[in-house]
Amino acid sequence: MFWETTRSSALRSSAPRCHSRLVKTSEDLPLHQRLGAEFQRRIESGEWPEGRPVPSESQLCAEFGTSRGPVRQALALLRNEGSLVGGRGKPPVARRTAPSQPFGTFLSFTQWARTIGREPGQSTVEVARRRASPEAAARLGLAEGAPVVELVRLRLLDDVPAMLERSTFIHEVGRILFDFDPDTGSVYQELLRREVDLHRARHTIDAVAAEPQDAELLRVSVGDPLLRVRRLTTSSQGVPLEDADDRYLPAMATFTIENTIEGRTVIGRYRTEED
Amino acid sequence: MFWETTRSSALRSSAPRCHSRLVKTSEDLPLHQRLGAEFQRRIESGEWPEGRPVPSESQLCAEFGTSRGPVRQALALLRNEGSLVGGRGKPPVARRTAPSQPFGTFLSFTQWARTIGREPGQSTVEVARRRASPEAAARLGLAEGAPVVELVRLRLLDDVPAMLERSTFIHEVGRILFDFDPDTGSVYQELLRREVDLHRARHTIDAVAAEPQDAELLRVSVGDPLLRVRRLTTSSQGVPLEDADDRYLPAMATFTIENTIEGRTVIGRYRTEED
DNA sequence: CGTCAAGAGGTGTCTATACAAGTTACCGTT
DNA sequence: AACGGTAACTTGTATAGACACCTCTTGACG
Repeated sequence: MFWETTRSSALRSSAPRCHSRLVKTSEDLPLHQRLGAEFQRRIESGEWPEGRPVPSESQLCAEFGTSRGPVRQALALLRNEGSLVGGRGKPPVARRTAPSQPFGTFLSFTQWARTIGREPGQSTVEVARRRASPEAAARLGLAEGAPVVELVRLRLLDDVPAMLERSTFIHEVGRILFDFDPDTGSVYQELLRREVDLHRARHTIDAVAAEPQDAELLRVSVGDPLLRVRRLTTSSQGVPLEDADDRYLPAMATFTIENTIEGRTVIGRYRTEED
Repeated sequence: MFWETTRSSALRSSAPRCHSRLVKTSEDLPLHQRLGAEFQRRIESGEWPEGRPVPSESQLCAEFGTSRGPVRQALALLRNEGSLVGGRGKPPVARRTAPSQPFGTFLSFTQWARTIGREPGQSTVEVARRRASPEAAARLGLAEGAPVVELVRLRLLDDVPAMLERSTFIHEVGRILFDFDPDTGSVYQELLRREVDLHRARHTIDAVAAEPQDAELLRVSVGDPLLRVRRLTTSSQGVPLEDADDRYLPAMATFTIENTIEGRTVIGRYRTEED
């Protein structure tokens, strides 16, 4: 393990770090991050059982041969993630928690499907360059009639219709789609590969009745309830890039929000369990 | 302001804190928390303009007469909330961000209604002590047939039906409701007042078709889409306390999830805007 | 006029120390 | 046996100093 490299206290600060630009291995991560990763591993592996107090800070300092600073920084990391609770006087207690789904998993249907162990699929209904509707223009911050690219896809989970996606991209982003077959894979990954600055997404969730096109493609009746997620994706500078309207079959996907009184929030999108 | 109390460097650690048990004023908060609050105030008030670098750590140390530790701890707090971005070499930059809705606002219909400037109301359909159904027992971790308290309330926003709430409490918590008129105010606040350890809530969101009782009370047609939020509230020890099924009129409320590539997540519940 | 090098100043990281405040266990007294 | 106080240990908080690495400016040199 990484800390077993012999490090005498005298060498620690004077050790040459000059080569750190050449090789960027995990050995070069700051100490507190390595400690944090190790602690997390111990919690996940059950080496530090859930509900039991973890070793005291001074024990950890002794074990890894560091001062309290890095150890406390590492513990603070876990505490932030909710993996560690308690304090002041008594040693904190480990708790395994469901990690919040990362940005990509939450944004990309393809990535999401894979994380829940399903095979994603899609059939493109249309890709079109047209002028922005007043509503889309307003949400994207464009002038009415500005060129946009609209993409309508039926998304499948294990070849069963699960969601109907209607995306409107600003032209600068959307034109990438004309060089790309949206049936083959993840639009999201392709945009990232082309270095589109997807940075923030705002999801607004409500319920709507299936309209004729929804009903036909999702194979339900007109008026059946659908779970709608409207998504506005913006760049790190706050420029809107995509405005989407995703309609899920409620039997196929649910969204979860978990929050605690301390302010920790975990979000997820899951396949609806049959119950 | 708090730091203008004259504190000579020599006095700082030897200053008597013995009275801190008697009076628990904001003056007694740890230094880094006071600093964090002050920094946040400066960002919100525009004293530290958005997008502009904030003063350097050494300047802040000089201003408040502290060492770097508390200053860095305070900045880390803001960084965690996303109010501060950047670093390493150049001073970090302030950014105003929408705060995530606190736990109480997200859990309590009454608190939520007030934060959006509406008047909450409710009419209780029934409060009953009965035996747990198999589904509720499973979710609450009880034996089938264990006693529970069921509460069904129609929730109003400005006297208009907005949501139908069906809650199942474990008996230990639910019996409090028999001493309380659920028409008068917030059950949630009452439970907190009685020191019930409401700590975590897991919300699962999907869409359902209105059933006959839903339709009658919410004044819609059978089969109309409703936004359903199933909520499992647990104590800090993980003991399930409440299992609820809330059905919103989609025209009255939406949920939002905002997340960024860095992992910051902000959740909210909002009144549906008429558009 | 462009380019590169040096330097100044910034944050990130780590060490060492000290004390305050909460928790727990133990032990003596009642 | 029940109670209460103390002592040891724990985490929380704060200080001080050191160095690595990054960024930006400045100035000398070609």
